[in-house]
Amino acid sequence: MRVPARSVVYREQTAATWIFINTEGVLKTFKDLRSGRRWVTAFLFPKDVFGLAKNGLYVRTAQAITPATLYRIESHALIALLRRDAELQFQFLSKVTHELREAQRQTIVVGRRDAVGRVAMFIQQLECTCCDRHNARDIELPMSRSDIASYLGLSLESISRATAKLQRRGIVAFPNRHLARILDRAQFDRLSKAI
Amino acid sequence: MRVPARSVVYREQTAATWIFINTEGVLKTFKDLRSGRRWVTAFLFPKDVFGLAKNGLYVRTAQAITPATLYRIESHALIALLRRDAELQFQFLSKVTHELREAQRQTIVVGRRDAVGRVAMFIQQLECTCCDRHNARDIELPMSRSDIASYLGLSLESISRATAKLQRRGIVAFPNRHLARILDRAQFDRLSKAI
DNA sequence: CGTAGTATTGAAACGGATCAATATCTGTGG
DNA sequence: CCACAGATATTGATCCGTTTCAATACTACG
Repeated sequence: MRVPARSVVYREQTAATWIFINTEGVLKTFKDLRSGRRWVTAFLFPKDVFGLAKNGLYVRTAQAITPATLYRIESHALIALLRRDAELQFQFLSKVTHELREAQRQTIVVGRRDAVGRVAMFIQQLECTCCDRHNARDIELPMSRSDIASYLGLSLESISRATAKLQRRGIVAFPNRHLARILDRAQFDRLSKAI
Repeated sequence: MRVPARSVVYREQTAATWIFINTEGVLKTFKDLRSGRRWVTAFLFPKDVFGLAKNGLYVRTAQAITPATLYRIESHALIALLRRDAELQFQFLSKVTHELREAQRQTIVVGRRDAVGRVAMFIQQLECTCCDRHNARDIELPMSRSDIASYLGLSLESISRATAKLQRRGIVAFPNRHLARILDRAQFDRLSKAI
């Protein structure tokens, strides 16, 4: 499946027919809260599995941020397959376990009170995720500031102020809105690791 | 395995020899942060599995809050078993998927800014967990206020003020430090669900 | 019954949210 | 290719709630 940027792959509370794996591009999953806010729960990079259902319904909405390429398989088919093939299932289990760690990490990030720290951890997370180009020092931020804000549980303005502060202190440079470059690794690590 | 209250089941960064399942009692898992704070990541109730490793090491410390009874199995043995028995593995996968949902819920809870809302969601979570005695209206809070605070990412004082506020408003009564009783279900639900 | 850990309450300060104004970017059509 | 409009982002001022520090009260265990 090739999907253009901004297209909605599935919507929350609809029948969870398919399970997806991302092979190219970046997507996000989010929930619309009754307060009108939008809660971004995850960014999906290549190799990420998504579309796990709860009671046969999708829990979140999935939307492409950049053009993306996905594989999809029917949930029933996958489950039948997993039940038959223990080795395949084990790979899948590893995947879910990894997701669990990510979710727990996310809890830690959101639990931090200071905005600069959260943004630093977020940038570090992206750096790890896209580690293929780790030597190229520029980290891509395909998502909007607003997406980052609702992912980190902060206001859009706080993100802006945090990035400005990182830049002013000479820790991270933002050549443009979708790029970050770590200038002072020592200070950066202190921020992103000192929980 | 029977363990008395306060005993440490395993310590973070030690070799993850065993995987555990709780059958009776309540435990907590936590990380000691370099800031000196203690981050409580989970409370473990009967049927909860814990001790999943990362790179062969435990990620957190597990400690009993009340006297507890556990089963344990060697990680290698379990993995070998799962690789052979797809059906058993599937049950395990379901368990981990459930844990994943819990972790995601926890992110939502911690992401809320208001203390009263977080405490309400926490109490609701406990109510669901111990749903066997749902008709008995008293909810047990075996953990200390301090544990709740570091689980919810709040200060001990904020927990105290939040419970006081819930009590003053007639929404929840706290007959003693380890019990809660929901008095006004409508208001309570509005607090705990209005994300 | 006393002591140490645990919990509550009060006052002041800090930091993020919000509201508001302005700036910058992106994509579209002229 | 440029200009324009709408979306996106930055910056400033003020407000509100949590944190922190400090003092006091409670509880559990020896």
